This record gives sequence, structure tokens and C-alpha cells, in this order.
Amino acid sequence: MKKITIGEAARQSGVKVPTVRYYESIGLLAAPSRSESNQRSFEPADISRLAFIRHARELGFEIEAIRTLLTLQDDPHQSCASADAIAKARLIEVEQRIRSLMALKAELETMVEGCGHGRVDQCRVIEVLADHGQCTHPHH
Amino acid sequence: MKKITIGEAARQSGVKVPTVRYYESIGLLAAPSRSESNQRSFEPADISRLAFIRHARELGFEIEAIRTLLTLQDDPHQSCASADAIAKARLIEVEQRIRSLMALKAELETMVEGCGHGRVDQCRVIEVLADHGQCTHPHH
DNA sequence: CTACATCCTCTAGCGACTAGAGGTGCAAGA
DNA sequence: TCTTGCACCTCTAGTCGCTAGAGGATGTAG
Repeated sequence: MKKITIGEAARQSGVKVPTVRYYESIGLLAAPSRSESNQRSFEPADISRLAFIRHARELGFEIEAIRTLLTLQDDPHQSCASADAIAKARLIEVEQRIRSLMALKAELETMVEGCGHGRVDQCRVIEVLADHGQCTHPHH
Repeated sequence: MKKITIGEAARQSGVKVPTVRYYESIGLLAAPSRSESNQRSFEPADISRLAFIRHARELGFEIEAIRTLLTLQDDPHQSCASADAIAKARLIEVEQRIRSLMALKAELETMVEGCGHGRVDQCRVIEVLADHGQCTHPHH
């Protein structure tokens, strides 16, 4: 059997080496066996787990949510209601964040368009920042 | 002249009391004068500055960017090119973040829709997380 | 006078890493 | 054989922008 080093695991999963060790330290990844010279030796299943974690992190799930998703994955006979709830909660978060960012985008566009590239005392960027009342979408 | 306490300054600016002290500690706000009993005594200009900071934070500007914006505001004869550049950079960030979140939203919707509310081994939420190749928008 | 709110300083904690110090182990090239 | 250089190890501390809490002093209302 081939030994998978931490570097190889990192490369294959797309998780950085220190982050792999970090995940182990917080118990998200089981501590792998060690070689004679104390080097970590990973299994293919560890790579899948790391890829799972990475993907979930990319999707913005928090570590604790991922911990729950992983325990679900570990026991496939459970109901997936929890997984569904976590994903739905995350979807709602993302939708809210998008709405909020759209408002910010509009605000920033107004600021940037209004800037006549003159001196600061005529600059709309500074002016709008100083006076929230000038916001077209004050809901932030 | 009325003395403005930190609590009053916090209320009027919408910045929390410990955060006001924090802003002072990092030099974003000048240390105000003190009363006989060592309590901070703010000026109306401090309230405006706090409101400026708060608004900029709501728009997602980082503290260091705000520091620059504040030095620009302090000297209104400068060119506003820096302010414009900072706002434009922030606009680009926001636009990218929105695009990225839209992709995530699509991904999460697929996951949630695919969930048949059965057991985990048939759950698309877990499945998609485990295999990035199943993503409809793999650009994240 | 007694509550109770508000103020003060200081330190430590949050999440999710990231960076750096200081050291071991191993293989390949001169 | 040496040495160069890389990948690995552990441990601590730093990042950002606050937030929480300890422990104490002061201000205000009834």
C-alpha cells in the first residue's frame, strides 16, 4: 500500500498543508497513522473527506455545520433532514447576502459616478460616506 | 458647552461603546479630552467622524481604507483620486462577491431541490458536497 | 443612603486560518 | 562524502474587527 503524505493529500484535495493539520487539530479529520519517522500517512478516504470539507467551505458552510454534515455522511442510514435544513439555512443566508450586496453596489455606483475627480471637498464619495441620509438605499 | 459622554456618542453615531474605545485605541478617532473623573468628553465633530466610520464599515470598507478616506476628509484640498480609487476597488470586490454568491445560490438550490427527504445515502446535499464534479457551476 | 447605570482599564476570546521559528529526515547531485 | 534543498514535524503568535468579561470607580435618581 502506498503512503499518502500530507503534501500529496493537500495537492489531491486542494486543501493547504497547514490547513489539513488544522482540521486534524479541531477533530474534523481523524488523526491519520504515522510512519516510522512520525510523518502522517493518509488513506484515500481522508482525501475524499478533505475534498468534501473544502467544497463545503467554498460554499460558505461554517466549520460546525460541516462537522454535522460529516457525521451525517459517516452514517448514511440517518435521515437527511438535518443536511437539508443546513443547506436551506445556508441558501437563505446567501440570498440575504446577495440582496444586501446589491444595495451596496447601487450605493457605490452612485458614489463613483458622482465623483468629478476634482478636490475632496466636491467629492461625492466622501460626502455620501459622511451623510447616510444621502443614500438611495438606506437599508444597510 | 455640554459634555458628550461615550454612551451618548455611541447612541448618536450608532457605534457601540466598546467599539468607540476600540477605534480610539487604533487611532481612527483622536483621543478626546477627559473630565475630572477621567471620563471621555466628545465633540460633535467626533460624532460625525464615528458616523462616517460606521457608514463606511456598513459599505464593507476595511479599517485601513477608512483610515485613508478619513485623512482625505481631513484635508479637503487634496485630489479625491484616492477616494475614487478606493470606492472603485470596493465596487469591483462587491460585484465579484455577488457573482460568486449567485453561483453558490444556484448550487445550493440544486442541492436542496434534489433532496428527497429520505436517508442520507440518497441525499443530493451530501452527494454534491462529496463530489465537486456534480456542480453545475464549478467555478468556485 | 441605596440602588443601579454608566464609566474606566485590561485581558482574552471569536472564526478559520496563516506565518514563522526552530528542528528532523531524506534523496539527489558535485 | 558532503551539502543543498525540500518536505515534514511541533508550537506559538498573528490576522481582522470587534466582543465579552473581570474588577473597580463614579454619576444619578428616588
